[in-house]
Amino acid sequence: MTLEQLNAPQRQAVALEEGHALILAGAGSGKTKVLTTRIAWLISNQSVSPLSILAVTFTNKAAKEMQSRVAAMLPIDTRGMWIGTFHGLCHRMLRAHSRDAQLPQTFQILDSTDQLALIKRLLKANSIDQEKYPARDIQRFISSCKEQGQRPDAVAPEDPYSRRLVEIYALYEAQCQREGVVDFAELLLRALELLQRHEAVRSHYQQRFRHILVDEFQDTNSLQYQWLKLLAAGGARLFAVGDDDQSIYAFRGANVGNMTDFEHHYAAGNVIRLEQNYRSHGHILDAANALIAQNTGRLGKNLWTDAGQGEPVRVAQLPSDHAEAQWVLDEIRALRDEGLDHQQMAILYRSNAQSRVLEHALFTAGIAYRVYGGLRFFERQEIKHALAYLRIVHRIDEDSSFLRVVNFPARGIGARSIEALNDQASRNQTSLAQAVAHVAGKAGSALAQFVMLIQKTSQEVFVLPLSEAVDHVIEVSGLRTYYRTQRDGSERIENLDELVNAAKVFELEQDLAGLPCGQRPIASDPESGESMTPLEAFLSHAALESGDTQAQAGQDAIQLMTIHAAKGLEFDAVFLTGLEDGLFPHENSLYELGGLQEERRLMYVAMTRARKRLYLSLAQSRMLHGQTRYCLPSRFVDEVPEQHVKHLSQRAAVDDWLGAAAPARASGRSASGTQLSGNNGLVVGGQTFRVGQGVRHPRFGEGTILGLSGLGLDAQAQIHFLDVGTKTLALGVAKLEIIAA
DNA sequence: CGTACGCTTATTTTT
DNA sequence: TAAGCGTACG
Repeated sequence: MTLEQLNAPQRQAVALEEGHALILAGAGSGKTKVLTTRIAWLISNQSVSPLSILAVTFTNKAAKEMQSRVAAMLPIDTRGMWIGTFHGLCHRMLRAHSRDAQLPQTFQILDSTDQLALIKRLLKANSIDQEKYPARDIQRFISSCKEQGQRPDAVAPEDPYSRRLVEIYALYEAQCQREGVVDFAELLLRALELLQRHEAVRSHYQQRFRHILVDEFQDTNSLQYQWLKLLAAGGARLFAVGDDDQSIYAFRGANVGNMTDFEHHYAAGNVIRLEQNYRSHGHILDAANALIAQNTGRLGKNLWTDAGQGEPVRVAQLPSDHAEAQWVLDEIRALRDEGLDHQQMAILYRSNAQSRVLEHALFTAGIAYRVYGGLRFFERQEIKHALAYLRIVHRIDEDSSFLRVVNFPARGIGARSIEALNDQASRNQTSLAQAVAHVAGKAGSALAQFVMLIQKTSQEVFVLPLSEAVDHVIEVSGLRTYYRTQRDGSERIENLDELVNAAKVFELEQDLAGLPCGQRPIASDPESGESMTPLEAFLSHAALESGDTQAQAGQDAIQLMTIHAAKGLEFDAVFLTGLEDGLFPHENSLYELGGLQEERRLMYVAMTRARKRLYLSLAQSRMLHGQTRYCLPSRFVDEVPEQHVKHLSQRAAVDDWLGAAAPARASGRSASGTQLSGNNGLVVGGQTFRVGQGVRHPRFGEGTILGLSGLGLDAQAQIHFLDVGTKTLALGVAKLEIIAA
């Protein structure tokens, strides 16, 4: 194993001989290369057994990439190695020790949609007011409790409302346990508790894993961090790679504080900074550095490149969202003429809703594009139905799946029957399927027939190989017939066929060829005794790996995505659109603790995606929630130093806009010396309102104008009041007093 | 039992 | 604007 192709800090990180380490890996600094090379180096140069390495990531994509890059470097079979996502690895542990984890051997995984459905069902069954306790809020509450390691009995409710939440949480847990299902957060919490409570299991893994490598450490939540710490408590060495400046997932529980904590308690003296950037040209990098320097409490890092300054960052201001899209289109054509592939261009935006206008422009111009995000394969309705059948065929007591398909396709089992069944089940604390026998109804009832169909199918299917089993279930469930009769069903049929195909691929990948899908094989991991039937393995796979978003055709397509989705990717040219105050930074973020700084990190992530060209664009007016809104430039635009910027003048267009709409007068210059809109004043009744102004309302008190929209009689302002939150007021009606510029 | 209409609401998202 | 949800109707 030679480390010649690495730079000095990379080499130092890869070949670190002792202790824990924190690798601060800037954007484009070769983070994955360091991680994979270290694994290879440990095995080939330090004679570390592949079995004693644990490498953990957040996404399946990252795990796969790591797996294959390690495999390419080493002449050994890497498949037995523990490289995977937090959820995947915890799942693996729980399968191997299901008894100790107090889970049925047949437990299944709920994705967040399933979880939400279960909660709704629970609320209904317990006659809980869904207005007062919305299922979404309950879901968020339960997840965040679990992410902090808290079971219902550990939560100290402070008021009647949260006391009720905790009660619902407890009901939810009981229901999951009854059904033998675990949600995503539960996978992590159970795995942690398994290690905490079972000495033998704990010491087994503590002794087995000598090297624990963590990718994207800044995205870990406290539960994940606890799990890592416990695993490493037996002397394993933690190797954490991350970038605090790219922490953009606080809203889903990620805790950047884990990095500081890790630095203090584990990696003191072993902090290595990877600051050489191999991606972006100088202007782009310096611009990003200057922007992120405005944040406080950073671990500190300054990216540099020897690639030369390259092109300055282009900033353009357009009169409307449509004009912005049109401008992007023009620039795309120009770049294409310069020889760039469409594939190497990305249009980024803060929120998904912004893609519509851009898509429209691209579509009209006949330019191929691909939008990231949206429905994924395993989330499609027909796929979820098929999987639900497979799940109850495997284990009929799983109520969630039972309910999903008991009357789909319709077989005359209505709300009435279901209600009776629910009552019966909760009276006797049984599953719905078990309750069928007791519910008032004859043996030949539709419900009884359904249960018989499932039981019969179970027997038929368990002796078949996986893919044939999947095919058979799709057939006898009536799904295939149903979708054949539907107008829009042909695509769904194709997806169902694709599911059979996915099962076939799974068989090949997992060496399951010829194995009956219901037969528990010899443990695949003899050390831990893990063993799943092919069907169980496939169902888990489907729950943990939601699959790609459907790829639009066209190889050379422009890439459209949110900034979040762009993390980890890179493009020759990046268009960062919608740089308007209130949109980016998003107005909601301003009321969250540390919200603005997180938005700035998001901006940093976005800028550092670009290799050669970076464009920042903003619209002076934008259609938002069905209303035209007038916008000020994002403060982030001003945070990019002038020396790295080239302003693309759109004077004529701006004047047109002023002339045509004339809701306001141009005035003011921005800090950067550019003529920015600054003309956001909206004159109503002699008063000039501007975004950012302080106002007083006789009833709501003091507030700040967040946005202005409409003209004349339709003029409205979104105002955030200190006491009552954000309101939209008609400026012609509301008696507002301007108290500050 | 399925559809049609009206109401509400509106970041970011992986597992 | 437009999607998602719940109720009312055929």
